[in-house]
Amino acid sequence: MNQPCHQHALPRRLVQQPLSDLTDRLRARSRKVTGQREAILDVLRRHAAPLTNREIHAALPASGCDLATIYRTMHTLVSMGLVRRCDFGDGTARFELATDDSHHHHLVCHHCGMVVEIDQCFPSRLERDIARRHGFTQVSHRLQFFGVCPRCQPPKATPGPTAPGGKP
Amino acid sequence: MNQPCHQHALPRRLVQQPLSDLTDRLRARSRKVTGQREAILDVLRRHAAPLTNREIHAALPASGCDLATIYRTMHTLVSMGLVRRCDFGDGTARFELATDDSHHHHLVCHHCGMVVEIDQCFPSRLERDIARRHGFTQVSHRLQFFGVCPRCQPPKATPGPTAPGGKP
DNA sequence: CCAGCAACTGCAAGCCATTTGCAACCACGC
DNA sequence: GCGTGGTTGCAAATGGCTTGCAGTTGCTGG
Repeated sequence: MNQPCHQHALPRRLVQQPLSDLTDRLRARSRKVTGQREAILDVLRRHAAPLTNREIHAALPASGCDLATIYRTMHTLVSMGLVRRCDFGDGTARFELATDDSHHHHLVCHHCGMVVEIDQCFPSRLERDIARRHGFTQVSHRLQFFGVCPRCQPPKATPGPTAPGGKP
Repeated sequence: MNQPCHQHALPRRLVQQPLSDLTDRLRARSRKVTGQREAILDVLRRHAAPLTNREIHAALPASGCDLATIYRTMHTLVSMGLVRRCDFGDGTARFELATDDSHHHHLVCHHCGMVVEIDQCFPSRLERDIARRHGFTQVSHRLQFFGVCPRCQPPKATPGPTAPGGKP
């Protein structure tokens, strides 16, 4: 991933849950609704693609809040289920608002980092199958796709920009 | 993942390619076959589950080699296709010998870190479908499963040991 | 068998994401 | 309004990984 160009390709499911809904969920768990948290949630609400903590920090209005606070806040929000953590394998966590219905995965451009939401999912029948076969419980999965997006594809021939390997 | 108990649950596909086969592949690409590299490859040959660089370092015979060398070597081996890199989402890369036929994923115990190889795979038809629909090329995927292994499951009731969330 | 060089290695310093200790703060229930 | 426990900013620390540099060593060509 080189230049983080357009971060979202799709208009995508609107995450326009009012800020107040989000903060209410904080209060309901006896967590305080601070200006910093509101600002962070608001940034997440306005972005389609998952953001890194650093990106959130940069997107915060002037004198936003300390990076350490963002890290701590994301932990809190993830553990409360308000936010979902994504891992694109580049050693930096990304976060997006977790709406109720929003089980999905991501397709990430190796070259520019553009992210597309993918609704297709690993068949849950197979997942149950795997759990049973190995005696595991509480089985979940993580799935992500990588490729080269249309605007990063070479005009004609020549091998792709980066693209390390074939199928994982 | 707490205590890295038994690292492998399955005997699994035998990775018993003789060391010489591996080193030959190095030489064939004008990379040098050093004692350090042989030792590293040998460690990988003897382990079923993916190892972190630190684990490889620890598994090396006395006066093995510098950690930095292991990092550099793993890069080389991965780029040569001799080794495959795995990501269990804990911020530490793991590596396993890449045999020719070995497309597979992993099922990891949240609690003890035990790893089971999974042959089931995301249907490639769906993958092609996704690529076409979004105009991406060179699409690949990464898939991993998490759960609680049999020996980490509580005797009867009581919620599981760790286990953050349900389906991703 | 030897020379020569590029590939390697060890060491130490450095980078970057993330975490943490601590004292000052402040949201919120009473 | 007050008290208190959850929060925050700051700075230092941690941990995985990378890198510059100088010394070493496979391996090839002679």
